[in-house]
Amino acid sequence: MAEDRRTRRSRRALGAALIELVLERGFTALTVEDITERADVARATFYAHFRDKEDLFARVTADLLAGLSERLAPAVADSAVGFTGKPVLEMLRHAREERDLYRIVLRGEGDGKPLQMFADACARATAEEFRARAERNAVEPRIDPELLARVWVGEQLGVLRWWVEQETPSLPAEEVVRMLLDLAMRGRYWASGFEPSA
Amino acid sequence: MAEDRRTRRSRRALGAALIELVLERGFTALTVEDITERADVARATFYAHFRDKEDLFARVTADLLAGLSERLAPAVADSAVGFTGKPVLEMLRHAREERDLYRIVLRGEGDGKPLQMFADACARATAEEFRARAERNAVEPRIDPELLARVWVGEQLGVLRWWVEQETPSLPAEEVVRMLLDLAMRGRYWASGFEPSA
DNA sequence: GCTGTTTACATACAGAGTGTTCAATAACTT
DNA sequence: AAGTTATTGAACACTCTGTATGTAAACAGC
Repeated sequence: MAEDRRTRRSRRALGAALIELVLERGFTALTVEDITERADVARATFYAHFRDKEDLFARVTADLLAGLSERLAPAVADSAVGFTGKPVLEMLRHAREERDLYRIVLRGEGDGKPLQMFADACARATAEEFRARAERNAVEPRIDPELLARVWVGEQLGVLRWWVEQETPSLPAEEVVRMLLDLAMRGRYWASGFEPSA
Repeated sequence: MAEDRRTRRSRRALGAALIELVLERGFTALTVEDITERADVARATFYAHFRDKEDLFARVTADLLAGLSERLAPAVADSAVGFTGKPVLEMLRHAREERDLYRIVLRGEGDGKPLQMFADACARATAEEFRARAERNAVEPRIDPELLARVWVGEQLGVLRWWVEQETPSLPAEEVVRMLLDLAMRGRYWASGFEPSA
Protein backbone atom coordinates (compact mmCIF):
# COMPACT_ATOMS: atom_id res chain seq x y z
CA MET A 1 0.00 0.00 0.00
CA ALA A 2 2.62 2.51 -1.11
CA GLU A 3 0.19 5.13 -2.28
CA ASP A 4 -2.95 5.18 -4.33
CA ARG A 5 -2.22 5.99 -7.97
CA ARG A 6 -5.16 8.39 -8.14
CA THR A 7 -3.76 10.37 -5.25
CA ARG A 8 -0.40 10.69 -6.93
CA ARG A 9 -1.94 11.67 -10.25
CA SER A 10 -4.09 14.38 -8.67
CA ARG A 11 -1.30 15.79 -6.53
CA ARG A 12 1.16 15.91 -9.39
CA ALA A 13 -1.33 17.41 -11.80
CA LEU A 14 -2.19 20.13 -9.32
CA GLY A 15 1.42 20.90 -8.58
CA ALA A 16 2.31 21.09 -12.26
CA ALA A 17 -0.72 23.25 -12.98
CA LEU A 18 0.24 25.62 -10.21
CA ILE A 19 3.75 26.06 -11.59
CA GLU A 20 2.49 26.69 -15.10
CA LEU A 21 -0.09 29.19 -13.99
CA VAL A 22 2.13 31.10 -11.60
CA LEU A 23 4.58 31.65 -14.43
CA GLU A 24 1.77 32.82 -16.66
CA ARG A 25 -0.24 35.05 -14.35
CA GLY A 26 1.48 35.25 -10.98
CA PHE A 27 0.49 33.54 -7.75
CA THR A 28 -1.97 36.02 -6.31
CA ALA A 29 -3.95 36.31 -9.51
CA LEU A 30 -4.81 32.61 -9.42
CA THR A 31 -7.98 31.06 -8.10
CA VAL A 32 -8.30 27.50 -6.93
CA GLU A 33 -10.59 26.89 -9.84
CA ASP A 34 -7.97 28.11 -12.30
CA ILE A 35 -5.62 25.50 -10.92
CA THR A 36 -8.08 22.62 -10.88
CA GLU A 37 -9.23 23.47 -14.36
CA ARG A 38 -5.69 23.40 -15.73
CA ALA A 39 -5.00 20.19 -13.85
CA ASP A 40 -8.25 18.70 -15.12
CA VAL A 41 -9.40 17.84 -11.63
CA ALA A 42 -12.57 18.64 -9.70
CA ARG A 43 -12.41 21.54 -7.29
CA ALA A 44 -13.54 19.31 -4.43
CA THR A 45 -10.56 17.09 -5.10
CA PHE A 46 -8.22 20.01 -4.54
CA TYR A 47 -9.56 20.50 -1.04
CA ALA A 48 -9.24 16.79 -0.38
CA HIS A 49 -5.47 17.24 -0.71
CA PHE A 50 -4.65 20.82 0.23
CA ARG A 51 -6.05 23.40 2.59
CA ASP A 52 -5.69 26.24 0.09
CA LYS A 53 -3.40 27.38 -2.68
CA GLU A 54 -0.65 28.54 -0.35
CA ASP A 55 -0.65 25.08 1.15
CA LEU A 56 -0.12 23.57 -2.28
CA PHE A 57 2.62 26.05 -3.02
CA ALA A 58 4.29 25.37 0.30
CA ARG A 59 4.43 21.64 -0.44
CA VAL A 60 5.77 22.15 -3.92
CA THR A 61 8.56 24.37 -2.67
CA ALA A 62 9.28 22.07 0.25
CA ASP A 63 9.80 19.25 -2.22
CA LEU A 64 12.15 21.41 -4.20
CA LEU A 65 14.18 22.26 -1.14
CA ALA A 66 14.34 18.61 -0.15
CA GLY A 67 15.62 17.77 -3.61
CA LEU A 68 18.24 20.48 -3.36
CA SER A 69 19.62 19.48 -0.01
CA GLU A 70 19.73 15.88 -1.16
CA ARG A 71 21.93 16.92 -4.07
CA LEU A 72 23.97 19.27 -1.96
CA ALA A 73 24.89 16.85 0.79
CA PRO A 74 27.80 15.09 -0.97
CA ALA A 75 29.15 18.33 -2.46
CA VAL A 76 29.23 20.06 0.90
CA ALA A 77 30.99 17.11 2.50
CA ASP A 78 33.66 17.35 -0.21
CA SER A 79 34.58 21.00 -0.08
CA ALA A 80 34.77 21.06 3.71
CA VAL A 81 35.32 24.79 4.16
CA GLY A 82 34.17 27.51 1.77
CA PHE A 83 30.87 27.05 0.02
CA THR A 84 31.72 28.80 -3.20
CA GLY A 85 32.72 25.87 -5.35
CA LYS A 86 31.18 22.45 -5.67
CA PRO A 87 28.01 23.24 -3.70
CA VAL A 88 27.24 26.32 -5.75
CA LEU A 89 27.89 24.45 -8.95
CA GLU A 90 25.54 21.72 -7.83
CA MET A 91 22.87 24.28 -7.04
CA LEU A 92 23.18 25.82 -10.48
CA ARG A 93 22.72 22.41 -12.05
CA HIS A 94 19.69 21.79 -9.92
CA ALA A 95 18.33 25.17 -10.92
CA ARG A 96 18.81 24.35 -14.57
CA GLU A 97 16.72 21.20 -14.22
CA GLU A 98 13.98 22.85 -12.19
CA ARG A 99 14.17 26.21 -13.85
CA ASP A 100 10.47 27.02 -13.78
CA LEU A 101 10.15 26.50 -10.07
CA TYR A 102 13.38 28.34 -9.37
CA ARG A 103 12.08 31.29 -11.29
CA ILE A 104 8.91 31.31 -9.28
CA VAL A 105 10.59 31.05 -5.94
CA LEU A 106 13.30 33.57 -6.74
CA ARG A 107 10.72 36.06 -7.94
CA GLY A 108 9.32 35.95 -4.46
CA GLU A 109 5.95 34.59 -5.54
CA GLY A 110 3.59 33.50 -2.81
CA ASP A 111 4.45 36.39 -0.52
CA GLY A 112 8.11 35.52 -0.88
CA LYS A 113 7.99 33.44 2.25
CA PRO A 114 9.87 30.41 0.90
CA LEU A 115 12.56 32.65 -0.52
CA GLN A 116 13.08 34.69 2.60
CA MET A 117 13.14 31.63 4.78
CA PHE A 118 15.70 29.99 2.55
CA ALA A 119 17.81 33.13 2.46
CA ASP A 120 17.71 33.56 6.21
CA ALA A 121 18.62 29.94 6.81
CA CYS A 122 21.58 30.24 4.45
CA ALA A 123 22.68 33.47 6.07
CA ARG A 124 22.57 32.04 9.56
CA ALA A 125 24.54 28.97 8.54
CA THR A 126 27.09 31.03 6.64
CA ALA A 127 27.56 33.49 9.48
CA GLU A 128 28.17 30.58 11.83
CA GLU A 129 30.73 29.18 9.43
CA PHE A 130 32.54 32.50 9.24
CA ARG A 131 32.59 32.83 13.00
CA ALA A 132 33.94 29.32 13.32
CA ARG A 133 36.74 30.12 10.90
CA ALA A 134 37.70 33.22 12.82
CA GLU A 135 37.69 31.19 16.01
CA ARG A 136 39.79 28.46 14.44
CA ASN A 137 42.42 30.84 13.16
CA ALA A 138 42.29 33.04 16.22
CA VAL A 139 41.79 36.14 14.10
CA GLU A 140 39.69 39.17 14.80
CA PRO A 141 37.85 39.57 11.47
CA ARG A 142 37.87 43.07 10.06
CA ILE A 143 34.48 42.43 8.50
CA ASP A 144 31.50 41.57 10.65
CA PRO A 145 30.67 37.89 9.99
CA GLU A 146 26.98 38.64 9.99
CA LEU A 147 27.42 41.25 7.30
CA LEU A 148 29.75 39.02 5.37
CA ALA A 149 27.15 36.28 5.39
CA ARG A 150 24.49 38.63 4.02
CA VAL A 151 26.85 39.74 1.33
CA TRP A 152 27.52 36.18 0.35
CA VAL A 153 23.90 35.07 0.31
CA GLY A 154 22.71 38.20 -1.44
CA GLU A 155 25.33 37.70 -4.09
CA GLN A 156 24.41 34.08 -4.68
CA LEU A 157 20.71 34.76 -4.90
CA GLY A 158 21.16 37.76 -7.14
CA VAL A 159 23.27 35.83 -9.57
CA LEU A 160 21.03 32.79 -9.41
CA ARG A 161 17.95 34.81 -10.15
CA TRP A 162 19.61 36.45 -13.11
CA TRP A 163 20.87 33.13 -14.37
CA VAL A 164 17.52 31.33 -14.29
CA GLU A 165 15.62 34.25 -15.75
CA GLN A 166 17.62 34.22 -18.96
CA GLU A 167 15.99 32.41 -21.83
CA THR A 168 19.23 30.65 -22.68
CA PRO A 169 21.98 31.21 -20.11
CA SER A 170 24.69 33.53 -21.40
CA LEU A 171 27.22 31.68 -19.28
CA PRO A 172 27.51 27.96 -18.43
CA ALA A 173 27.29 27.06 -14.78
CA GLU A 174 31.00 26.29 -14.60
CA GLU A 175 31.89 29.77 -15.83
CA VAL A 176 29.63 31.39 -13.27
CA VAL A 177 31.24 29.48 -10.44
CA ARG A 178 34.71 30.35 -11.68
CA MET A 179 33.89 34.03 -11.76
CA LEU A 180 32.30 33.97 -8.33
CA LEU A 181 35.35 32.29 -6.89
CA ASP A 182 37.60 34.79 -8.59
CA LEU A 183 35.53 37.63 -7.20
CA ALA A 184 35.57 36.24 -3.69
CA MET A 185 39.32 35.92 -3.70
CA ARG A 186 40.50 39.06 -5.38
CA GLY A 187 37.67 41.54 -4.99
CA ARG A 188 35.58 43.36 -7.43
CA TYR A 189 37.76 46.26 -8.48
CA TRP A 190 40.70 44.06 -9.26
CA ALA A 191 38.42 41.69 -11.10
CA SER A 192 37.15 44.33 -13.48
CA GLY A 193 40.60 45.77 -13.93
CA PHE A 194 40.20 49.10 -12.20
CA GLU A 195 41.35 50.92 -9.17
CA PRO A 196 38.81 52.06 -6.58
CA SER A 197 37.44 55.52 -7.21
CA ALA A 198 35.54 56.98 -4.27
CA MET B 1 -6.04 75.27 -4.93
CA ALA B 2 -3.03 73.20 -3.94
CA GLU B 3 -4.99 70.24 -2.62
CA ASP B 4 -8.00 69.70 -0.44
CA ARG B 5 -7.02 69.08 3.17
CA ARG B 6 -9.53 66.21 3.46
CA THR B 7 -7.95 64.47 0.50
CA ARG B 8 -4.52 64.68 2.08
CA ARG B 9 -5.79 63.45 5.42
CA SER B 10 -7.51 60.45 3.91
CA ARG B 11 -4.63 59.50 1.65
CA ARG B 12 -2.06 59.76 4.40
CA ALA B 13 -4.17 57.88 6.89
CA LEU B 14 -4.71 55.06 4.42
CA GLY B 15 -1.04 54.87 3.52
CA ALA B 16 0.03 54.82 7.15
CA ALA B 17 -2.58 52.18 7.97
CA LEU B 18 -1.35 50.02 5.13
CA ILE B 19 2.23 50.14 6.35
CA GLU B 20 1.24 49.29 9.90
CA LEU B 21 -0.94 46.41 8.88
CA VAL B 22 1.45 44.91 6.36
CA LEU B 23 4.08 44.74 9.07
CA GLU B 24 1.61 43.12 11.41
CA ARG B 25 -0.11 40.59 9.16
CA GLY B 26 1.45 40.71 5.71
CA PHE B 27 0.04 42.24 2.57
CA THR B 28 -2.04 39.41 1.17
CA ALA B 29 -3.81 38.80 4.46
CA LEU B 30 -5.25 42.30 4.44
CA THR B 31 -8.69 43.33 3.25
CA VAL B 32 -9.62 46.81 2.18
CA GLU B 33 -11.87 47.03 5.20
CA ASP B 34 -8.96 46.23 7.52
CA ILE B 35 -7.13 49.18 6.09
CA THR B 36 -10.03 51.64 6.20
CA GLU B 37 -10.86 50.58 9.72
CA ARG B 38 -7.32 51.20 10.92
CA ALA B 39 -7.24 54.50 9.07
CA ASP B 40 -10.63 55.41 10.50
CA VAL B 41 -12.04 56.11 7.09
CA ALA B 42 -15.11 54.85 5.29
CA ARG B 43 -14.60 52.02 2.85
CA ALA B 44 -16.21 54.03 0.07
CA THR B 45 -13.62 56.72 0.62
CA PHE B 46 -10.86 54.23 -0.08
CA TYR B 47 -12.26 53.55 -3.52
CA ALA B 48 -12.55 57.25 -4.17
CA HIS B 49 -8.76 57.42 -3.99
CA PHE B 50 -7.43 54.03 -5.02
CA ARG B 51 -8.50 51.28 -7.33
CA ASP B 52 -7.59 48.51 -4.90
CA LYS B 53 -5.02 47.74 -2.26
CA GLU B 54 -2.24 47.05 -4.73
CA ASP B 55 -2.85 50.49 -6.17
CA LEU B 56 -2.43 52.05 -2.75
CA PHE B 57 0.71 50.01 -2.17
CA ALA B 58 2.10 50.98 -5.54
CA ARG B 59 1.68 54.66 -4.77
CA VAL B 60 3.22 54.38 -1.36
CA THR B 61 6.28 52.64 -2.75
CA ALA B 62 6.48 55.03 -5.69
CA ASP B 63 6.65 57.90 -3.20
CA LEU B 64 9.42 56.13 -1.35
CA LEU B 65 11.40 55.64 -4.52
CA ALA B 66 10.92 59.25 -5.48
CA GLY B 67 12.21 60.29 -2.08
CA LEU B 68 15.20 58.02 -2.46
CA SER B 69 16.26 59.24 -5.87
CA GLU B 70 15.85 62.81 -4.70
CA ARG B 71 18.30 62.17 -1.89
CA LEU B 72 20.60 60.17 -4.11
CA ALA B 73 20.99 62.71 -6.88
CA PRO B 74 23.67 64.90 -5.26
CA ALA B 75 25.58 61.92 -3.85
CA VAL B 76 25.78 60.23 -7.23
CA ALA B 77 26.97 63.43 -8.86
CA ASP B 78 29.75 63.63 -6.28
CA SER B 79 31.24 60.18 -6.48
CA ALA B 80 31.27 60.15 -10.28
CA VAL B 81 32.41 56.57 -10.78
CA GLY B 82 31.84 53.67 -8.38
CA PHE B 83 28.56 53.58 -6.47
CA THR B 84 29.83 52.00 -3.30
CA GLY B 85 30.46 55.06 -1.19
CA LYS B 86 28.38 58.18 -0.77
CA PRO B 87 25.31 56.89 -2.61
CA VAL B 88 25.13 53.74 -0.54
CA LEU B 89 25.62 55.68 2.65
CA GLU B 90 22.80 58.00 1.65
CA MET B 91 20.56 55.05 0.96
CA LEU B 92 21.27 53.57 4.38
CA ARG B 93 20.33 56.85 6.00
CA HIS B 94 17.14 56.98 4.00
CA ALA B 95 16.39 53.42 5.05
CA ARG B 96 16.91 54.30 8.68
CA GLU B 97 14.33 57.05 8.44
CA GLU B 98 11.79 54.99 6.53
CA ARG B 99 12.60 51.69 8.14
CA ASP B 100 9.08 50.29 8.22
CA LEU B 101 8.52 50.77 4.52
CA TYR B 102 11.95 49.49 3.67
CA ARG B 103 11.25 46.34 5.63
CA ILE B 104 8.03 45.83 3.76
CA VAL B 105 9.51 46.35 0.34
CA LEU B 106 12.62 44.30 1.01
CA ARG B 107 10.54 41.43 2.31
CA GLY B 108 8.99 41.32 -1.12
CA GLU B 109 5.49 42.10 0.12
CA GLY B 110 2.89 42.82 -2.50
CA ASP B 111 4.06 40.12 -4.86
CA GLY B 112 7.56 41.53 -4.63
CA LYS B 113 6.97 43.57 -7.73
CA PRO B 114 8.39 46.87 -6.45
CA LEU B 115 11.46 45.08 -5.16
CA GLN B 116 12.14 43.16 -8.33
CA MET B 117 11.63 46.17 -10.49
CA PHE B 118 13.98 48.21 -8.36
CA ALA B 119 16.56 45.45 -8.37
CA ASP B 120 16.37 45.00 -12.12
CA ALA B 121 16.65 48.71 -12.75
CA CYS B 122 19.73 48.89 -10.53
CA ALA B 123 21.26 45.87 -12.20
CA ARG B 124 20.78 47.26 -15.68
CA ALA B 125 22.26 50.61 -14.74
CA THR B 126 25.17 48.98 -12.96
CA ALA B 127 25.92 46.63 -15.83
CA GLU B 128 25.95 49.60 -18.18
CA GLU B 129 28.35 51.41 -15.89
CA PHE B 130 30.68 48.42 -15.80
CA ARG B 131 30.62 48.08 -19.56
CA ALA B 132 31.34 51.77 -19.93
CA ARG B 133 34.35 51.44 -17.65
CA ALA B 134 35.71 48.53 -19.61
CA GLU B 135 35.22 50.50 -22.79
CA ARG B 136 36.93 53.54 -21.34
CA ASN B 137 39.97 51.63 -20.16
CA ALA B 138 40.07 49.42 -23.23
CA VAL B 139 40.17 46.30 -21.09
CA GLU B 140 38.56 42.95 -21.71
CA PRO B 141 36.94 42.30 -18.32
CA ARG B 142 37.60 38.86 -16.89
CA ILE B 143 34.23 38.95 -15.19
CA ASP B 144 31.04 39.30 -17.21
CA PRO B 145 29.67 42.80 -16.51
CA GLU B 146 26.16 41.45 -16.33
CA LEU B 147 27.12 38.96 -13.65
CA LEU B 148 29.15 41.55 -11.83
CA ALA B 149 26.14 43.83 -11.72
CA ARG B 150 23.97 41.10 -10.26
CA VAL B 151 26.60 40.39 -7.66
CA TRP B 152 26.73 44.02 -6.70
CA VAL B 153 22.98 44.53 -6.51
CA GLY B 154 22.39 41.25 -4.71
CA GLU B 155 25.01 42.17 -2.19
CA GLN B 156 23.55 45.62 -1.54
CA LEU B 157 20.02 44.35 -1.15
CA GLY B 158 21.04 41.45 1.03
CA VAL B 159 22.94 43.71 3.40
CA LEU B 160 20.23 46.34 3.34
CA ARG B 161 17.56 43.84 4.22
CA TRP B 162 19.59 42.49 7.09
CA TRP B 163 20.33 45.97 8.31
CA VAL B 164 16.74 47.22 8.39
CA GLU B 165 15.40 44.02 9.91
CA GLN B 166 17.54 44.36 13.02
CA GLU B 167 15.75 45.88 15.99
CA THR B 168 18.69 48.16 16.70
CA PRO B 169 21.38 48.06 14.00
CA SER B 170 24.48 46.23 15.17
CA LEU B 171 26.59 48.46 12.94
CA PRO B 172 26.23 52.16 12.11
CA ALA B 173 25.70 53.02 8.47
CA GLU B 174 29.23 54.38 8.13
CA GLU B 175 30.74 51.09 9.30
CA VAL B 176 28.64 49.13 6.82
CA VAL B 177 29.79 51.26 3.94
CA ARG B 178 33.41 50.98 5.02
CA MET B 179 33.20 47.19 5.10
CA LEU B 180 31.46 47.01 1.75
CA LEU B 181 34.14 49.15 0.19
CA ASP B 182 36.84 47.05 1.76
CA LEU B 183 35.17 43.91 0.46
CA ALA B 184 34.84 45.28 -3.03
CA MET B 185 38.49 46.18 -3.20
CA ARG B 186 40.24 43.27 -1.58
CA GLY B 187 37.80 40.39 -1.86
CA ARG B 188 36.16 38.25 0.69
CA TYR B 189 38.85 35.75 1.62
CA TRP B 190 41.45 38.37 2.26
CA ALA B 191 38.89 40.36 4.21
CA SER B 192 38.16 37.58 6.65
CA GLY B 193 41.82 36.69 6.93
CA PHE B 194 41.85 33.31 5.21
CA GLU B 195 43.14 31.64 2.14
CA PRO B 196 40.71 30.12 -0.36
CA SER B 197 39.94 26.51 0.28
CA ALA B 198 38.16 24.78 -2.59
C1' DG C 1 -19.29 85.00 7.08
C1' DC C 2 -21.61 83.29 2.90
C1' DT C 3 -21.78 80.21 -1.17
C1' DG C 4 -20.93 76.92 -4.53
C1' DT C 5 -18.00 72.98 -4.91
C1' DT C 6 -15.78 68.94 -3.38
C1' DT C 7 -15.13 65.19 -0.23
C1' DA C 8 -16.61 61.90 3.20
C1' DC C 9 -20.06 58.95 4.76
C1' DA C 10 -23.39 55.01 5.37
C1' DT C 11 -25.77 51.81 3.00
C1' DA C 12 -27.04 48.71 -0.44
C1' DC C 13 -26.00 45.67 -4.29
C1' DA C 14 -24.38 42.12 -7.59
C1' DG C 15 -20.56 39.24 -8.59
C1' DA C 16 -16.51 36.25 -7.58
C1' DG C 17 -14.08 33.23 -4.87
C1' DT C 18 -13.72 30.42 -0.69
C1' DG C 19 -13.96 26.32 2.00
C1' DT C 20 -17.27 22.64 3.46
C1' DT C 21 -20.53 18.89 2.95
C1' DC C 22 -22.73 15.01 0.67
C1' DA C 23 -24.29 11.12 -2.03
C1' DA C 24 -23.26 8.79 -6.25
C1' DT C 25 -19.78 6.95 -9.17
C1' DA C 26 -15.39 5.41 -10.60
C1' DA C 27 -10.76 3.64 -9.79
C1' DC C 28 -7.74 1.35 -7.13
C1' DT C 29 -5.55 -2.54 -4.03
C1' DT C 30 -5.15 -7.10 -2.48
C1' DA D 1 -14.35 -10.31 -7.25
C1' DA D 2 -14.91 -7.69 -3.04
C1' DG D 3 -13.96 -4.15 -0.21
C1' DT D 4 -11.77 0.10 0.24
C1' DT D 5 -10.71 4.68 -1.10
C1' DA D 6 -10.61 8.69 -4.27
C1' DT D 7 -13.03 11.55 -7.46
C1' DT D 8 -16.89 14.03 -8.89
C1' DG D 9 -20.52 17.57 -9.35
C1' DA D 10 -23.68 20.03 -6.95
C1' DA D 11 -25.22 22.88 -3.31
C1' DC D 12 -24.30 25.75 0.68
C1' DA D 13 -23.15 29.89 3.64
C1' DC D 14 -19.70 33.11 3.90
C1' DT D 15 -16.33 36.87 2.97
C1' DC D 16 -14.51 40.25 0.15
C1' DT D 17 -14.76 43.06 -3.83
C1' DG D 18 -15.88 47.02 -6.54
C1' DT D 19 -19.67 50.17 -7.79
C1' DA D 20 -23.48 53.26 -7.11
C1' DT D 21 -26.33 55.90 -4.30
C1' DG D 22 -28.27 60.28 -1.62
C1' DT D 23 -27.10 62.96 2.29
C1' DA D 24 -24.22 65.45 5.44
C1' DA D 25 -20.03 67.69 6.29
C1' DA D 26 -15.79 70.20 5.19
C1' DC D 27 -13.57 72.99 2.28
C1' DA D 28 -11.66 77.26 -0.81
C1' DG D 29 -12.39 81.73 -2.51
C1' DC D 30 -14.59 85.86 -2.32
